[in-house]
Amino acid sequence: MLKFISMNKPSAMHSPTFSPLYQQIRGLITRGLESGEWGPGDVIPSESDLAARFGVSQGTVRKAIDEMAAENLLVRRQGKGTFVATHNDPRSFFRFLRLAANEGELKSLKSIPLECWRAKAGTDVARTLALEPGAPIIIIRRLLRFGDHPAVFDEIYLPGELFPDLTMDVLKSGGTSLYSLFENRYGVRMIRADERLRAVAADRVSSDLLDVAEGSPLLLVERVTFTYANKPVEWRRGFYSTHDFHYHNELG
Amino acid sequence: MLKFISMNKPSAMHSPTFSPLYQQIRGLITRGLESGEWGPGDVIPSESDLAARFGVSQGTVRKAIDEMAAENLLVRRQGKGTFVATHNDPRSFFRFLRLAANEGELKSLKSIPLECWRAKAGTDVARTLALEPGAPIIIIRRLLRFGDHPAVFDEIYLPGELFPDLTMDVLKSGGTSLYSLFENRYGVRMIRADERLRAVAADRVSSDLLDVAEGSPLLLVERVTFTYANKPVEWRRGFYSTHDFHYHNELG
DNA sequence: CAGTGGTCTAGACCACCTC
DNA sequence: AGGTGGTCTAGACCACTGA
Repeated sequence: MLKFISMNKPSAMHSPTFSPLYQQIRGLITRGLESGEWGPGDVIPSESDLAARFGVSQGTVRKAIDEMAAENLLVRRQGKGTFVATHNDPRSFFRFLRLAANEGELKSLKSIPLECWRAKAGTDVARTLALEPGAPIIIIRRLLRFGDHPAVFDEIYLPGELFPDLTMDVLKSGGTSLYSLFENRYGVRMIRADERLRAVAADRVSSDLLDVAEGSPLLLVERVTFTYANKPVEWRRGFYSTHDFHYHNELG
Repeated sequence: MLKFISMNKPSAMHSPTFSPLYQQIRGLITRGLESGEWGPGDVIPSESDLAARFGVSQGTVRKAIDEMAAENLLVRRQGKGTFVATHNDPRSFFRFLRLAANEGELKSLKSIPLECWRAKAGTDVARTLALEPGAPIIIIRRLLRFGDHPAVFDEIYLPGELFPDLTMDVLKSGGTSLYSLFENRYGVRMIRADERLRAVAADRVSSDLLDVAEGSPLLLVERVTFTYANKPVEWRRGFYSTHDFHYHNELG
């Protein structure tokens, strides 16, 4: 228990593996999240418990948790405890869906699964998801509707091993949030994503589904989503109809 | 000097205007930034100086500065001091230009001003920039090129009062970063922006400038940029050619 | 060398939640 | 009443910078 503390003594300060104590604590907490010791929605031990367990002061644990809370890995609630972040919380829903209505509010979001089948990874998918070419994958097509308007047509690629029994029936019973489903049923929690946005002309399939003319401009959003340890676990191509909606982004 | 501290005593804890000490310190530092007491690139006083000045502990000042550094208002540099953030720093350049090459690196960015004239605000611009309709505004058109490829065609609306002598000549001598120019010459520092992204068909002007076919899909980025105190000071419509480039966004 | 931010500690008191 | 996170303090020592 005291091993890593000694690395913080002056004699070890110049070690190539040196990092501040609170970063090491952060690593230990992260390991608990990865291993499933504390699952999404769970309370983690109190600051003083963790301080005692790791043999550091409460302030050091606090700084570690502060960082993780700032990155949406943990959620602090005064008087109750610190919780593992979860996609079941509807408040954090639009963190991964930056869609807004041009006027008024978005309402009555509906996710409509269209297809779901298993296949073998081609070179592109394999590279993106860090799989072997030919590894089993799952392909999902689905439509997002807001009220009467179709908004997004998604094509989603998942590593087959992580989602054993995922089928159309599961998707249909899964509610509106895929990430919620992934988390609850397969223990795969999405924590970060990289998106690339382009404007493209609607092909036949997209234009039919989104109710626009073939060739009209669509916003193409390519997303790679990562779970703990920067492991890619989803590749997604979304065609956004931006006549009534837009992609909202804040630069700070 | 001790006035606001007394608000933190138990007797004042339930005051409707109560806020933590470090938030009040943050407000005081922010006021120094707004008033120009410390300009972009300047060092602000050390933590212990500020602690003495405001009559609080160094840790409280530290927490205030930590927050402001997390929001890119200040930049800490160990051993040197804490500095007011500036757009002159090339490292923070792509914070407001989320453009990346589909393959390889972006290189040799060039900003080419095309037009610059003064006009009176219509209702849309007036509403967006919180001006009276008819107030003086400046309209700029410019092209961004990366190497041999035209990348972005921007149309920019500014409140005329804040940029007294802004002309084509000034723009031509201003370097590649507009925000750098605004900061250095007019003391207007951009700190935050809201963007709305859509896909649109290229009109005649855009297609000519961006060297694409008329009607081909372009990424339209509408941006409202704010300075201190959430004051809007720029409205911008950018047409992005996304054949060789894409808009990059990280979701955390 | 002195001054700056960075880390770590120990302890006090507060606000919030639950029992 | 007892536990949680939230705020604030005081002090120690370290790492980095520049004169």
